[in-house]
Amino acid sequence: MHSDLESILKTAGQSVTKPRQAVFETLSHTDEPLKNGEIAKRTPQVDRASVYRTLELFTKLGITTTTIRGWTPFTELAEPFKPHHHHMICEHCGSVEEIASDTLEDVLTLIANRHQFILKSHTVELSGLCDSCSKSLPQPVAS
Amino acid sequence: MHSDLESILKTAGQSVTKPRQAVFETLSHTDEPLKNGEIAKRTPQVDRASVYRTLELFTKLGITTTTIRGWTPFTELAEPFKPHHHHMICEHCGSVEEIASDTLEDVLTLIANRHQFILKSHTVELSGLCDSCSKSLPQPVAS
DNA sequence: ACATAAATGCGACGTAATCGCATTTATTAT
DNA sequence: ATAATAAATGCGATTACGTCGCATTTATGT
Repeated sequence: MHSDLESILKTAGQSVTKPRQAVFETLSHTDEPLKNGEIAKRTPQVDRASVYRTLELFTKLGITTTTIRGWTPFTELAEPFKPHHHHMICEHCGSVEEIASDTLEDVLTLIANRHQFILKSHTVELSGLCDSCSKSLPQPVAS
Repeated sequence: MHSDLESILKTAGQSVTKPRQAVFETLSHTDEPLKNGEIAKRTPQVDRASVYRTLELFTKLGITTTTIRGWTPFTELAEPFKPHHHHMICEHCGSVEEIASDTLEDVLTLIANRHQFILKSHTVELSGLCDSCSKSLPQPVAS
């Protein structure tokens, strides 16, 4: 199996180029999803248009996944570079916790099967209050 | 319990204004998620900036939910105006199927609980091939 | 090393989204 | 009802986002 960028690109019949490696590097250097623009900023040696084209390719190849927060897309590495996971985002402090659950995955597979749907990918985002914020915040007043 | 826009806004200490009602009307008149810009176009009597501010408020109050497709955010009414659901999107024909599953909801609640996380909202998006597309498309060649 | 196809950088463009501020509107108390 | 005041809107300007066509550069396979 391929497990590095080069083999994935080659397997897909795509060229291994410096810009693509640079974007990949940028993504590797962080553990949080980044705004697309932020990825571009952190990869100044690569033109913005190329960053977008690369990100589009990466997503198509499953190298990255994109999720939304507010109205802004955030992109991060996907499997096999990061274990499969989803996000739990605190509305108050903005912290992002990664979650993984086989049960969850099973349920999603089941739902897809039930609809004759061939599941290629999926995203799950939970939003609420993290442990510490829920403790430090005053309770909502019941009237 | 409140079940209409007016009571939700009032309960939240927000003003009931014509622009907000207009945006809400626009959202009510469709059953598919719309691009934010499209919502603005369909609500020409309201300034674009106000549409965005309204959408931001609506999302904070849980009146609407926003999901991403490609890199573009789509917004639609949430509960109680639409029954709680998620999306299954065909990569090939772009069709959107709504899905709902108590089991799925239970699993998400469990995961949140396990992390002491107070779950306020969540999104789930499945991507792949719908039944008809998977039948009409040629099978990928195994090499 | 060379030919060729593919990807990049660049510049320009159209759209999306945000901001500050004067004006208008909704709300609350009188 | 009406007036006071706090909030939301519209407007114009501005910034950021994302896309496109095309000349140039780079990777690839022979």
